[in-house]
Order: sequence, then C-alpha cells, then structure tokens
Amino acid sequence: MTVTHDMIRRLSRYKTVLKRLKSLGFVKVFSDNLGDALGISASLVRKDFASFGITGNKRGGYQVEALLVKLYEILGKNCSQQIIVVGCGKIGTALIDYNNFKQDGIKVVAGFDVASDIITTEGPAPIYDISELEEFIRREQIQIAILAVPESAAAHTADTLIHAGIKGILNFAPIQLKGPSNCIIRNINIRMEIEHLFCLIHFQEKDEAINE
Amino acid sequence: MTVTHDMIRRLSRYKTVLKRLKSLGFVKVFSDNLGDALGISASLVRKDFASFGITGNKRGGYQVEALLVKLYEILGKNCSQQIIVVGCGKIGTALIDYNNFKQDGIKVVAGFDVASDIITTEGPAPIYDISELEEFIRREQIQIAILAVPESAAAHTADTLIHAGIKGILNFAPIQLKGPSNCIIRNINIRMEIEHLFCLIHFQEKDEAINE
DNA sequence: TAGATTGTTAATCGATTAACAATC
DNA sequence: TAGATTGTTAATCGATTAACAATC
Repeated sequence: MTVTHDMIRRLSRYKTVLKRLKSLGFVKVFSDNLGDALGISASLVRKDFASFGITGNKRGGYQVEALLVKLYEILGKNCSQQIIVVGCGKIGTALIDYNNFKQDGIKVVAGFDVASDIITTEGPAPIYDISELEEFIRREQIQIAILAVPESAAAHTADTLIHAGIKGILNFAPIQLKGPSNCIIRNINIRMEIEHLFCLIHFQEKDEAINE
Repeated sequence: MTVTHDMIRRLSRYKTVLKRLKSLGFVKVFSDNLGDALGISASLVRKDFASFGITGNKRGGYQVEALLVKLYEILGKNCSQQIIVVGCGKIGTALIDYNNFKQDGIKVVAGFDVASDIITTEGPAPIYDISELEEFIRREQIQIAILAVPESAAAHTADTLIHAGIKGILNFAPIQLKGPSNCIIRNINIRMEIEHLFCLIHFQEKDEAINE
C-alpha cells in the first residue's frame, strides 16, 4: 500500500477529533461524524480506515477507544518520540521551549549550536556544542531533527544529520532541501506561506471585481 | 480561472529559481529547465504560465527578466507587503526578529500582546498592547497577520482579526482554524508535522522489512 | 424484521503528463 | 530550411466521492 501525505495528515486529525470525543465520554463514532469533522466524505474516512486494516461494526460504527489505540500504533505513539533541535537561534530555542508536543508524547531531548556561549544544561533541554551532534544521534538513536540553522548552513548541516543516521528532518531554513531515499525532509518556509496568502488575497480581490 | 494552492507554491518556487538564474547572468530559460529545477514536467511549467497569461517565444524560451516581473506582479510584490504578529511569546518574537522576509519585500511592522510588560518601541518592530490591535489594522490597512498566541486564545483572537478586516492569517497555534470566505487561514501545526515524519519513517521501516 | 452503517466497487473529478501541430 | 520549443489538446493518473450490496 502507498501511504500519501494527505492520508497521514488525516490520520493525525482523526486522532485529534477522537481524543476530544473520548474526553466527552463518547464510546462510538460513525464515519459520517468523522467526515463532517474533517470536512471530507464518509467514504474517505472508511477508505482510510480500511487501508490501515481498521474495521468497524456493520451497524455500530467504530469504537472510539479501539480506534485511538490503532491510530496511536500507526502514528508510532508506542515508541518514544525523541527529537533534537539543531540551530538554537530565536526559532530554535522557541521550539525547544515550546512544550506543546509533550502531551502528544513528542519530546525535545537536546539542542545543538555552533555558538559556544549558549551551551547550557539548564532549561527544558540541554544545549550542546554542534561537535557532539553525530555521536549524540548515534548513541541516543534519534530519528528526527528540527533544522533551524541559517540558510547558509542548512545544506551541509542536513548532510551531517543524514550521515549520522537521522531519518526525518523538519526544515525551517528558507531553502528547499531534498533528502536521499533514506531520509524524509519536510520544508516549512514561512516566507512562502506569507507570499501564498498575499497571492490568494490578490486573486480573491480580482475575482470579486469580476463578479461585481 | 481557479488558482490552486499547489499552483501558487510553484509560482513561488519559479520565482526563487529565476532570481538565482538572474544573478548568474541568465537571460532566457526553457520550460524544460524550470521543470527539472522543480521536479515537474515541462508541460506543467508551460501550463502554469499560460494560466497566468505569460507567453514565451516559440523557439527562444522565456525571458528571465520579463518572467520575474510578471511573477512579482502575480505574487503581489508591487504592493507593500506589511504584516503584523499577534502574540509575542517565544515564537512570536522569533518571527518578528526573523528578517528573512525583508529581501522579498515582506515586512513585520508591529507586534501585539496581552502582557503589558513586553510592550516596547525598541527592536525591529514595536510591540503594542492588544487593545490597539483593531485600530492599527484599520488605520494601516494591514491585510495579513501571523497568529502566535496560545491555543486557548487562538479562536477568539482570530475572530478579532477577521472582524478588523484581516484578509489572511498564518496560524501557528496548535488548532485547526477555519475562516469565513473573506479571510484565508493557513495552519502550521508543528506537532502534526513531526507526527507526520514519525509516521512516514514507521512505514518506510515496514516496507523495507517486507522487501527483504 | 426493518433500518442503518459498514466495506468495497464503480464513477467522478482534478491535476499532471504526453503528444503534437504551430512557428520562430 | 531544419531543428527546437512553445501553446494546447488528449491521455493518464491518482485521489475523492457516490452508490450499493452485505450484514449487524
């Protein structure tokens, strides 16, 4: 089976909705409900579940609890999800301090930087010198790194990470990185997102002008 | 014509590539080159350009300079692209200080926060009390805001922004916001991005196990 | 049983690519 | 002219939705 990006995004969103339903005391849920919550068809919900071998009851829908357990498993929530942050400038440290992952089992265990004056063992996670990066990744078997270095350092830092065995990189540097087949890179480009918005607004205004 | 998200993302990437080509002294470029650079077919490049009324020469490709001018226009680079940051915690201030937009004409002109002790006129952009938000948006005709408030404040702050006339929101709060038809919201959910990576790795490992 | 919802197949839709005539 | 590249139409591909038999 091929797992698409959109599929995974939906799985993540099902999980969020189901967690809320569970906290409300819901025991079962129908594909119809989940479809409404995500703004997609019930067919797609059922198809997604079928793809991952999740089955429901012909008339009773899906058990919320069992569904969550399955989703946790698929999303890898049974393993420890330890990540590191490479580049501890403003954005890097913000991400280290950002503790919104914790409730979902994701933990930033260390930061790394070239500036020796910010090395510290204080704070939510220790910050080490970049020279310790490779050994740390190997020793702690870190799979995922957030890359928050300046553009000029992005490409070679990514190479270092990949060489050390990192399997996934979330890249905040403003450059489109492409990884080898054994490392998945997701690029978050804030400048592009803002341009995207300006462009959409631009067209919306045009369309309105036409409609009038 | 309908402008899709993917289309805009490609326009943005064409622009990046073309800027680099220009700095290298390139005068013309073929759809084939751009396709290679973006990892798409030459057909799609030509189709994109056709959609926006950009024409080339039957044998001479496209003029780099003219193409850039057109793209700037489409991406709204002729208007001043002033944005604000609402919520000046760690991530908010990091974005205010982040000056990577500047070279692309995007400028953060103010920050807003509820905490009165961080109000300041120092730094790259002044930080005002949230009570001044609506008036500022109206007076300065701000179109786009970055939302970086805590999850609990996200929904009602977004409502305030929309009410004040904001046309686009880049949301960093970990909650999927949905806007009305006159305001476009793009959600950046870092937790989901990391889960996404873990999930992909998970499946890659499985697939490898099967192939062996 | 009657009614409702799943699981799955067929239909639809949209985006991308291939192909090729037009033409510089 | 011959060769190369655009602009555009047709073909393909993949993702989503509609439909419906199976069945609880």
